[in-house]
Amino acid sequence: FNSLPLFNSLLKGCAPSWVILRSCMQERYEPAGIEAAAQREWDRSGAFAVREDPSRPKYYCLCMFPYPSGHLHMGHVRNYTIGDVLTRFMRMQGCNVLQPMGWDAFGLPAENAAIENRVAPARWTRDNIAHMKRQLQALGFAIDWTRELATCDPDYYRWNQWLFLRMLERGIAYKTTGVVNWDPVDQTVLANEQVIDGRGWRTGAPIEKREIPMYYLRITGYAEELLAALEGLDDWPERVRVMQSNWIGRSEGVNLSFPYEIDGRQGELKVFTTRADTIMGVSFVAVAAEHPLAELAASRDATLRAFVDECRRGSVMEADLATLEKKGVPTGLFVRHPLTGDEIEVWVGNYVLMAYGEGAVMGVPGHDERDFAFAKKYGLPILPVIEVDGRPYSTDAWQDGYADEGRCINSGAYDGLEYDNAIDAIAGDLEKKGLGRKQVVWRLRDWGISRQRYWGCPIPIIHCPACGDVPVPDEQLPVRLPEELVPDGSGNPLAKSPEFYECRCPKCGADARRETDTMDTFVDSSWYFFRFASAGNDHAMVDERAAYWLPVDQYIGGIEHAILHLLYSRFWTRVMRDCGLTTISEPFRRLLTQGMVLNEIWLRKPASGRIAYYNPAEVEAAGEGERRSGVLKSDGQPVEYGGIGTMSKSRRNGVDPQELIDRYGADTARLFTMFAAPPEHTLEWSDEGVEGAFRFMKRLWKIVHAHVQVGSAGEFRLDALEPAQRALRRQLHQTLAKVGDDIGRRRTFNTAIAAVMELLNGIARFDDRSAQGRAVMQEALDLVVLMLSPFVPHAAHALWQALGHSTAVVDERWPAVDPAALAQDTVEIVVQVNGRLRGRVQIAAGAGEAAARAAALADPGVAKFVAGQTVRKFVYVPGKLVNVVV
RNA sequence: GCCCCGGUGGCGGAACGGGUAGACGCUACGGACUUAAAAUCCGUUGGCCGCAAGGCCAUGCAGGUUCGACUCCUGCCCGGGGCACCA
Repeated sequence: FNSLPLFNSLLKGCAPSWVILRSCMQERYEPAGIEAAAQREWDRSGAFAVREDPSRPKYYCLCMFPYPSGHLHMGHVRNYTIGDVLTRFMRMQGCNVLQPMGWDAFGLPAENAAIENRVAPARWTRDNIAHMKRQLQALGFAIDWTRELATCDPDYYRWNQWLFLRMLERGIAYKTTGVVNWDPVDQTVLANEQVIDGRGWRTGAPIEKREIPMYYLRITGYAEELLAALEGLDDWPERVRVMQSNWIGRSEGVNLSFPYEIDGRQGELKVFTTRADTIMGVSFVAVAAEHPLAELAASRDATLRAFVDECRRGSVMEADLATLEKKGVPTGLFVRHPLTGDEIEVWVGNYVLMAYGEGAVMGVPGHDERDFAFAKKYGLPILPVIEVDGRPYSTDAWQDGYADEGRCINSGAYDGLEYDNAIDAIAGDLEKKGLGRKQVVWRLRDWGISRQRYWGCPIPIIHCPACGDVPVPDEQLPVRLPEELVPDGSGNPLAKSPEFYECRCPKCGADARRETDTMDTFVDSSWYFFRFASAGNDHAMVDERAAYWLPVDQYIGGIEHAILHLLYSRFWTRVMRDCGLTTISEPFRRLLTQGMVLNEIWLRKPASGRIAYYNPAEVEAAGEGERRSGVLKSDGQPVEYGGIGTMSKSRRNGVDPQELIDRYGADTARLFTMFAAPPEHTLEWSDEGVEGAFRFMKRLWKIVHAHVQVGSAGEFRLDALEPAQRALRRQLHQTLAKVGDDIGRRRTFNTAIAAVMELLNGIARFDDRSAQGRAVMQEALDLVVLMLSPFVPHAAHALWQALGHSTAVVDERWPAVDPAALAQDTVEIVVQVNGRLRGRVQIAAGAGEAAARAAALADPGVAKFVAGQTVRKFVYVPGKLVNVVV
C-alpha cells in the first residue's frame, strides 16, 4: 500500500485499516460512501447543468413534476428513475440532454394540512419542497437544478395570469355559471374528493349542488384539432390516444326539435341523437332536472318539485349519476313529434345530464337499453322500428342486438331504408320543416378553471360596480397571493381578507372588489415544461431557449394523467401557438405512461366524520383475498381491508423510499424499481426482492474487485481467442445489443437488467487467468459497467475508476457492438412434430430447407414420432424451427 | 353505468412480427463453509404419471381460426385506471 496516506492518517489518529481500504479499491460494497463521493463529483463539475448547443442533437427528457406532499413515495422513485435512466442513456448517445425538475406546488392538500396543523400553506409547501429536494438529490438523478421552479412562485404564476388575460381578449376565456358541491354546514365549496357518499367529509352534511359564476376556457374550440392530431402521435401509447379520443367524443347526429305550446306560449324542446333512424319509435322525451321545462312543471306540482329537488342533491360526479337507479317522473307537459305531430309526454329523468347535448333526450325504448328499462318500469310503449337481418323482436325483455344498426320498419315512408340512408332522409325532412339538421357534437366540455379556494393562482379580474368585470392591467401583474393566511375549512380565506380583495377599478378608479377565486391547479401544470426552457426570464413567459428545447422528446408520468393533464397541456400549447409564443402544437413527442405503484389499503369507518386510513406497515395482516383481515399494531383493534389501490397520501398507503435508501443505498433502490416490472405495468409493492438487487450489486463489486486485484490487463488478439473466450465475447456483445435496444427502443428496463444479470453469471463462471483471458475479462467488465451506468450511476462511477479509467463514466459514450464477436458457424433449431417439441438439431448457419429437413428427420427423438406415418407437410422457419406434420 | 388496460409457477415477471412457455430475480427446500450464526457458494423448485427413458396436462374461464396460439377472433369472469374540483 501507499505509505504516505498511512503516515498522514497516523498523524490524525486514524486506524491504519482505514488507510488500507482507501488506498486501493475497497473489497466491500459500501454504498453510502460511494454514492456521496459520486454526487460530490457531479456537483463539483456541474455535470448536469446544460445550455443550448445547436451543434449537438438536443434531447428533452421530462418526468411529470411532483406535488410536494412532504415525502417522496415509490411512485416518484419509479417515475424519476425511468427518466434518469433515459437521460443518462441519451447522454451516452451523444445528445445534449435536459432533465429539469420543479414542483406542482398549489393544491388542496396544503389547505388540509393548514386546517389540521394551523400552519400556512406557503410555509408547509416550501418546507416539503426542501425536504423532497434533498430526497431526490440522494437518489443521484441527473437533474439540472438551475432551472428549478415551483408553481406557487409569483415569477411563475404571473404568466398563468398573463396568458389568461390573452385568452379573455381572444374569447377563449369566458364567464358563465357552473355547478359545484356545496356543504351547507361549513358554507363552503367542496372538491369531489371531499364528498363521500353524498356527504361532506368534515361535516357529514348532505351535499347540495349550487350554481355559481365561473371562468371557463373554450377547449371545445380546439376539439376538432385535438382529436385529429392524435393520429400523428405515433410514439404515444395506443391506449392513451384511444382514451383521449373517446373523451373528446365526436359524434355525428341530428339535432332536432319537438315543438310545443304550453300556457299559450310556443316553444321547441331540443334534443340531440345519433340514432335519428329510430325517430319513429319515440315514446317519450326525458329532460334533466335543471332543464327549464322541468323547472316549469315543478313550479305547479309538489311531487315533481320534490323529485327535481332530490335530483339536485347529491354529488355532481358523473360516475355517481351513471350508477344511480334510473328514475323519472312525468311532467304532464306534452310536446309534438317533429314528423308525425303526435303528442309525446315530457318526463324528468335523473339520468339525463344537463351538461351534455341539450339536457334532454328522446326515449326510444325499442332500441336503447336504458330507455327500454325506463319504459318497462313506467309502463311506456315499446315500439320496434329497426329490423336487423330479419331477427325477431320481443318486447318482453331486452336482448343483445336490439341497439344494432339495421333497416327501418313501422316507420312509414322510411320503411326499408338502411341506417345511413334513413338518417339522410329523416334529417332532410326535418330540415324542410325547420325542425332539425345534422350536427356534430362533442362529449368534451369547456374547462371550468375557477376554484373557490385559497392556495392557488389568483384570477386577475377586478369587479367594479360601474365597469363590470375588468381585467387587471398587464403592468400590475402578478396579482400576488398573500402567503400568511391560514384556512379553517369554512369558505375561502381570500374572500375574508379585505387586504386582498379591496382594490380600485383600473378603468374608473372607483372602489372595487378583486376576484377571490383561484385557478384550477391543472392550469399550472399545463405549460411548466415551457418555463423550464425559459428559466429566469422576468420579461416574457417564454423565450428563444424554449424554441431550442421544445417539444419534450420523452415525457414520463403516471397513467392516471392519460386524459386530463395531457389533454389540457395539448390545448394550452395550441393557445400559446395561436398567441405567437411557440411554433409547436404538440408538447410531448414521445410518451411513456408509467404504471402505478399499488399497495394495500387499510381503514376504519367511524359512524360519522371522515374515514381514517392506516399505512400497511402499521397493520398486522393475515389471509388472502376476501378473507384478508388485519389489526392495528398500535392498539390491537381490527381494521378494515380496503383492497389494493394506488399509493396516495389521502389513503396513507405509501412506502417510504428513504428507508430503502438508508439501508441499501440509492443504486439498489433504483435497480430494484427498474427490475421489478416493466415500466408500464402496475406494480404491487413488496419488500421482497430488494435484497436480490442488493446481492447483485455486491456480486458485481466483488467480481470487479477480484479482477483488478491481479493488476492491469492488456489487449486481446481477436484471431487467437480460445472457444470459451469467444463464447464470452459473443454473449457480451449480444447482451450489449439487447440492452441498447431494450432501453433505447423498447423501454423494457427489466429485461435489460435481466440480460446483464445473465451476462454477469457467465462472467462469474469464466475462470481464465491467461493474458488473453484477462483481456477479455477487462472488456466484459468495462462494458458491464457502461451498460449499468444509467441504472446504478454511483457504483458505475466508482467501478469505472477501479477498472483503471481516468475519465468519468458519466462522460463516456455508449459502446458499439463488435459484429465480429457475434459471428456463429452453426445454429440450433427446434424440431416439432405436429406442433409439439420433439428435438433440437445443430445445422450450419444459413442452411437451406433441404438440409434442415434431413437433419430434423435424422434426429432419433423426432424419428420416433414420424416412423410409419406419412409426412403431409413440412414447415421451415430459417434459423429457428421446423415443424413436421404427419 | 360508460371509456381504457391487465390476468402466465408459491411470488415479481420473460417469451419483441403467430414459432422452444416459465429467461432473470425472489421465496422455499437440500448441501458446502463455520464451534455456531450471518454472509457467501453449489444444487432443486409449474402439476400429474413413471424405477427410468420418457409421456401427458398447463398461460383467468368457454369456444373458434391455424401445421403451430400467452400472442389473433367471439362470448364471459375477475382486478386496476379515468369519469371533468385529488394531483
